[in-house]
Amino acid sequence: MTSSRSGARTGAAGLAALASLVADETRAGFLLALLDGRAWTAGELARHAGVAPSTTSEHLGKLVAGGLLAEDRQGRHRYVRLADARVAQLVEDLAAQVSPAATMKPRTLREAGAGSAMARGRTCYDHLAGRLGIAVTDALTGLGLLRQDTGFALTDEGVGWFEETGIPLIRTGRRPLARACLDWTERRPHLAGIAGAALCHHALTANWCVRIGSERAVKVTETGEQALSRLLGIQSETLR
Amino acid sequence: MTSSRSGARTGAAGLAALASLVADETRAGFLLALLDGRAWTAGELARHAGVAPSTTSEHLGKLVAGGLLAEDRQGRHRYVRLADARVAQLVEDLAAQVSPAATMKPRTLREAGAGSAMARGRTCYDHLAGRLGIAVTDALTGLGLLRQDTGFALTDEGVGWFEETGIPLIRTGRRPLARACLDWTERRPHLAGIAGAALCHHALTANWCVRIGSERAVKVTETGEQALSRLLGIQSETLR
DNA sequence: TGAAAGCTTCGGCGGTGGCCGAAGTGTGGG
DNA sequence: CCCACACTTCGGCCACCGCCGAAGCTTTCA
Repeated sequence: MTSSRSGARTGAAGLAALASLVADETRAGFLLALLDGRAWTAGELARHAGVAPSTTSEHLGKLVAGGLLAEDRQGRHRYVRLADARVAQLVEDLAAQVSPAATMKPRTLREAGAGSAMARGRTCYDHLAGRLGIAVTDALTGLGLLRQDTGFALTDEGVGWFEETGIPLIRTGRRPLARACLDWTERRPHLAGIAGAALCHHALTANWCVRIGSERAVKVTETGEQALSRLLGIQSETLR
Repeated sequence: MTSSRSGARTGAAGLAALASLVADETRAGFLLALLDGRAWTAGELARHAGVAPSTTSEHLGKLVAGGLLAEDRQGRHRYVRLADARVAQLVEDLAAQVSPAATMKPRTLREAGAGSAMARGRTCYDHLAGRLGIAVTDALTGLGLLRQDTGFALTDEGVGWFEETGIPLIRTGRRPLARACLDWTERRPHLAGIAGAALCHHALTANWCVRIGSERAVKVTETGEQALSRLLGIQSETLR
C-alpha cells in the first residue's frame, strides 16, 4: 500500500479538522458548558472560560463554521447552543472517554458541594443523568420497560408506559427512540434519545425536578419524589 | 457564575487533550487505517501516511500514551492497534460526523474502484459494514431478530438465532451485546457490539467472505452467498 | 442624541507542535 | 561477527494558533 495522499487523506483531514475544534481547552470548556442544552451568550461563555470577549468571538466563529454550534442573533446578543443532539452525543462520548483518566477529585469544599449536587442529578444535554438518571433507567429496566441485556431498547410495554403516563414520544428523523449514554459520575449507561429527552422535558415541566443555580444540576422536588415512587417504584432515599 | 478555573477546567483540559490526539492529520490517518482492526507496524503506517519514520515514532508515542493505541513489541518491530472497541467506536463516531461534510466523490478511477469495493462490503474495526453490513442488519431486523424501532437490541429470537447458527455470543465486561454503528457510505446504522463482532468473525472464519488486498474491503464468496441466503434470506444481488 | 453594553475585527506577540535529517540503539540474518 | 533493518532520540526549523488590547460597529436605554 503506497502513500495515497488524496484518497485516504481527505477522510483524515476532515477527521483532524473536526477534532481540532475540540482540541482547544477554551473551546472544550464552551462545549461542556453548552451540554446543559441551553443557549448561552458569547459574554457568558467568555466570563465562564476567563478569556477576553475578542478571543471568545473567534472561538465561536470556528465552532459555528465547523457545524458544532448553532447561533441565534438577538439584538446585541449572540446566543449559541449545540447544533443538535448528534453533536451533544459526540461531546458526551468524548467526555466519557476522558473521565476515567481524570479521576474526578474535588479540590475545594465549594467544588465538593457543587460536585455532589451534580452527582445527585443533572441534565446531560436534553436528558437526565447522575444518580437520578441512573435510578430512572434502572427502574425502567427492572419493570421490563427497557431492555439492556441484549442492546438498549424500550420494550412494547415501555412504549405503552410513556403513552399512559402522558409523555408523548414524537419520532423525529433518524434519532433513535432510546439510546444509551454513558454516565460520567456513575460509569453506567442511562437513558438518552427521544425517550430520554421526553422524560426529562416532562420532569421539568411537571415540576418533578428543578434546576439549581445556573448550572446543569437539578434537584428532585417533593412532587417528583411522589411521582417517581408511584410510577416507577423509586425509593426517595435513592435520590439523596 | 464566575470563571471557575479549577473545577470545570479539569474536564475541559482532558477533553481538549484527547481531541488533540486526533486533531493532527497524520495521526488521524493512522487511526482510520487502524480501523481495520488489525495491528500495523510503525513502518507500514509511516509509508501509508507518507511521513518519516522518526515522525511516525513520535506520533505513536503520543497515541499510546494517550491510551488510544495498544502496542506489541516483537523483535525489531513495533506493532500497534486500536486499544479497544471503545476507542474504535469513538473514531467511528467522529468519522461519521465528518463524512456528511466531505461528500465523498472519488477523484480517480482507481479510487472509484477501491471506493466501490469498500462500499460493497468492509470491516469496521471488528464488525461488518458497507452494503454487506446493512444487508445483514436489515435481514435480521426483517426477521424479527433485531429491533431498531424502539432503540437497538437483539430480540430473544435473535439471541436464539445466533446460538442455533453456531455463532457464540460471549459476554465480556460491559460491552453491549448489540449496538448501532452509523455506516459511513450507507448513512444508516449497522450491527456492532458483541453480536456484530461475533458475526464478522464467523463470516471470515467460515469463509463467507474474504479480505481484498490489504485494505478493509471484503468480498462475499460463493459459500457466503448461499449461507446468507439460506440463513437470512438475503438475495445475492443485494451484495453486488 | 449621547452613552453604555455586547460583540467583532485587526495587528502583534509568544508558545506549541509537526516535520525532517542525522546519529544512536537494539534485533535478526548471513 | 558484521551488516542490514526497524525504530528512537535529538536538534533545529518553520508554521500555526490562541491570546490580548485597541479600535470600530450595532443595538439599547436614558
